[in-house]
Amino acid sequence: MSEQAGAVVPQAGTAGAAGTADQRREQMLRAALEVITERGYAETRIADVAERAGTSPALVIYYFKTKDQLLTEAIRYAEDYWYEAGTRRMADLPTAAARLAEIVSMSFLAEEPDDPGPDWLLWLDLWAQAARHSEVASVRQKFDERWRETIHSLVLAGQETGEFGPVDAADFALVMSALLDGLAIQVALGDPAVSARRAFQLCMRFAAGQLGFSWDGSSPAGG
Amino acid sequence: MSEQAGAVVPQAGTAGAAGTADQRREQMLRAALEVITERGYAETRIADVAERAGTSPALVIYYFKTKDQLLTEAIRYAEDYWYEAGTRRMADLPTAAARLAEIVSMSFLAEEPDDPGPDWLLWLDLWAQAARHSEVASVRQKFDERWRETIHSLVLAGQETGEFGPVDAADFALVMSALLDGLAIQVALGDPAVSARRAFQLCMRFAAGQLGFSWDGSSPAGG
Amino acid sequence: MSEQAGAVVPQAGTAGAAGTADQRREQMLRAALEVITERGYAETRIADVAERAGTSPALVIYYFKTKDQLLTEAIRYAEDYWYEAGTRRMADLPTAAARLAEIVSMSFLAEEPDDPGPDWLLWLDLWAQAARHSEVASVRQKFDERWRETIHSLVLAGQETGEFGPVDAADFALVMSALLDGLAIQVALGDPAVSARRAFQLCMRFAAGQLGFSWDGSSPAGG
Amino acid sequence: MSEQAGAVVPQAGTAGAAGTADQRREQMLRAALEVITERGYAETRIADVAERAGTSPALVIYYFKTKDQLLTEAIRYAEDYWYEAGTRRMADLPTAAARLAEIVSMSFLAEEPDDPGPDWLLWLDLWAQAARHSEVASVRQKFDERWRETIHSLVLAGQETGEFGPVDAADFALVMSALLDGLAIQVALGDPAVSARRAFQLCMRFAAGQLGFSWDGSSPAGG
DNA sequence: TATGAATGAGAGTTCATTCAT
DNA sequence: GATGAATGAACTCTCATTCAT
Repeated sequence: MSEQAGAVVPQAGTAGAAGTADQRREQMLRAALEVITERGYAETRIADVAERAGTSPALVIYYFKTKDQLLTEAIRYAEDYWYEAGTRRMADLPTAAARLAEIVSMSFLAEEPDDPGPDWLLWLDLWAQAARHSEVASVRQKFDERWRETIHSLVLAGQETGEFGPVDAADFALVMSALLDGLAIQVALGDPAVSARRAFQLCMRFAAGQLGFSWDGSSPAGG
Repeated sequence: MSEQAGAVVPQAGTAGAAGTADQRREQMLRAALEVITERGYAETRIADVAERAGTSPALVIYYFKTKDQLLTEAIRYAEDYWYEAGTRRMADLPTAAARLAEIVSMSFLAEEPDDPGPDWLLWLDLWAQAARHSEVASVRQKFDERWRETIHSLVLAGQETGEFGPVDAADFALVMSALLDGLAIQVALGDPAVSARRAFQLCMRFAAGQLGFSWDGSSPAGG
Repeated sequence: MSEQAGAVVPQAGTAGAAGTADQRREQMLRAALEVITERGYAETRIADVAERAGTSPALVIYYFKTKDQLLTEAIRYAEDYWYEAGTRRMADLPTAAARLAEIVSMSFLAEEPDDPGPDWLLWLDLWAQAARHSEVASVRQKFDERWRETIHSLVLAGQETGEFGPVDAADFALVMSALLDGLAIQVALGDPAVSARRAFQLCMRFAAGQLGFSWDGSSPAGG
Repeated sequence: MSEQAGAVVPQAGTAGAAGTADQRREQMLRAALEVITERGYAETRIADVAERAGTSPALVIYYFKTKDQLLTEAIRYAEDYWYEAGTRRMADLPTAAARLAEIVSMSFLAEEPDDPGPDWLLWLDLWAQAARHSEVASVRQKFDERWRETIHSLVLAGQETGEFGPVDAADFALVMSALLDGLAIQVALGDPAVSARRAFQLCMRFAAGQLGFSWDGSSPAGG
């Protein structure tokens, strides 16, 4: 995570000469995520993934048995990756407000100048697929639950320390995550009305208002 | 609109024996929307649309020249339809708060028992497509602008009459529409944590809090 | 013929508002020839011909019943046209040698600066079609007979007047027309080794040598 | 060449159970040539070629990526094959006149009774295609250059030994090859006025006259 | 484990032709 | 006579998947 902030998709090309079977699998999953992000879920061909991973289509099938399984596993992989990155980044932050800011920041902002930022495009595809693909749907739902739960307990923690005021933590988690998603759509699609920075600030202002903490408008990376 | 509340997709099968060329076109567009909603944008085959519209694939091409054009036009059609439905439904409502409630209601609630409610699934697909399909992207963006503008001027009107307090109308419009989108995702994907009713109420509570109007928790259809 | 020398394809666009059925037919035939020349026989679509003739595909079929008939008639039309042009141009020339030079000239040279010259491309297509299309084959063969016969009697006439020496007129006609065809292929395909002028001169030199007349190297248009 | 005289198209069906990928390719090229010769270039379907080669259309595409490439390569293959056959057959002949007779013979005559003779039909199609298909055009032109060059140097050689008189070798090569083409058209299309034998003799008589060697009227196969 | 070769099941699109008006 | 609408029959090309090696 040091070189690529909150990016959903870890790099694929790095691997080299395969190594263990598990490494091969992961390499293919990363390749799949890259291709999905670039081309879109439905336009992702096994041949593309194979090429990206430096192998043959037949081997991809050999590992994943079917295209559907490849893509579903790739999505699971991305979500685990993202969730883990989130908890890791919040780990050492002292206040609940800082941890919340970190989450919001992760959603919109790149950590370093050349970082492309989180790949919401993958999420857009994921939602569309979840609508008709029950396997994807359940993966997505579990992820969202975990995510809301993270916010939920973060709020409870903040309330215990007195940082946050007495709001319904569950409602807040739901609204907050919806707001993140909704703004992320605009940011991901490059809507000129919604820059990543503005999305970040609107989210934080909303949270500050609801939870009753003061926030100076700065992003965590800055100061 | 009397029989099908805020549904994005009007029925296709109803038409009967074609009639004008324009009617044929519209029939095909409706058929396309139905199929997109059911199968997803990428899985929509010309043959499906043709069958749904009761014609042959060749005729669909005859009218739309290419699959891409068919789907793009279908999306444009749906958005115009939905926007028009929104403005029509707000037309006769006396207060700004009532008009806002109508918009939120349209987004989540079916008006009558057998109404399937708005087809957010179409929107999920649209977002995913907009990411890589510039034509779709521009259609989507224009629609979102119109939509935020609607909310924007609704707020300004409410502020003039004293119904609403002094918030930044543009910021509110942006956050409000993002919230609608974000919650709609959960509702559309059938997340058990977010029923349509709950989404409606969370939205309204948020709006009431921000704009400073009192809201008794009722939906416009009920009372 | 005043403005377009030996061109195989007369213009189509000129006609205007149809007029009699016969005019319509001819207009379509001319349009067909244009399209065949441009696109090639096999790539000629009824729709192209219709558009060129300013009508609808359905009307073309109405007149010719089938695509095949249209194209076959078009070819017959072109050959008649070309044959007629040839005899007309030879009509008033005093000597057999001049008439021969006129024929050769017709095959390669444009008469006026902006004249594209004869459309051998049509002939290339015709040969290819004749190979598998008996109707076309018989049209072609009759044309070639007439053409060789023309040369044949031209030679006999020249021999009677003492202009030409005693060669076998039939053999000469055959070889001469083959030479015209063979060189025309190169000219038509733009082979850099064979300009229209060079083809003309090689032909004339051959004829002069065989028939024993003297020829100063000039083309009939020049002097 | 012992079993199939000057035939442009080598057999396809013979191959058997594929073998190397290269063999497969060649098998397909031969199949393509057969089909082009029978049906014509434009009427050649990938499915026909596949069936002839005993495989599936998909495999043909697998090897040649596109129909166009298949056909273009097939033509290149045929020309190389023919050119090579020509030089091979001339190799051991003692006199320039004999070599010339061999070339002319190759163009018209079958070597053995059941030999179909050279497939000029393929050439007719090739010319028609070359007119609008630049790739084909350049293949054809290079072939023609090689061919004329062959005749050219053959003449020079004959002049050096004193067999041939002092004509312009380049002009002769051009006229001679044009004559071959022109007569071949008639022969290929089965014109009753031009049998293969007559075409052969006319060509040889022309050459003998121009180059000043004596020729007894026999064909090389006969004596 | 790894892959090139092979294929079947479509998909979109074209086009001659028909038909109702 | 003239045409827009309609269609069925192809045709090329794609792609997930299988198989022999």
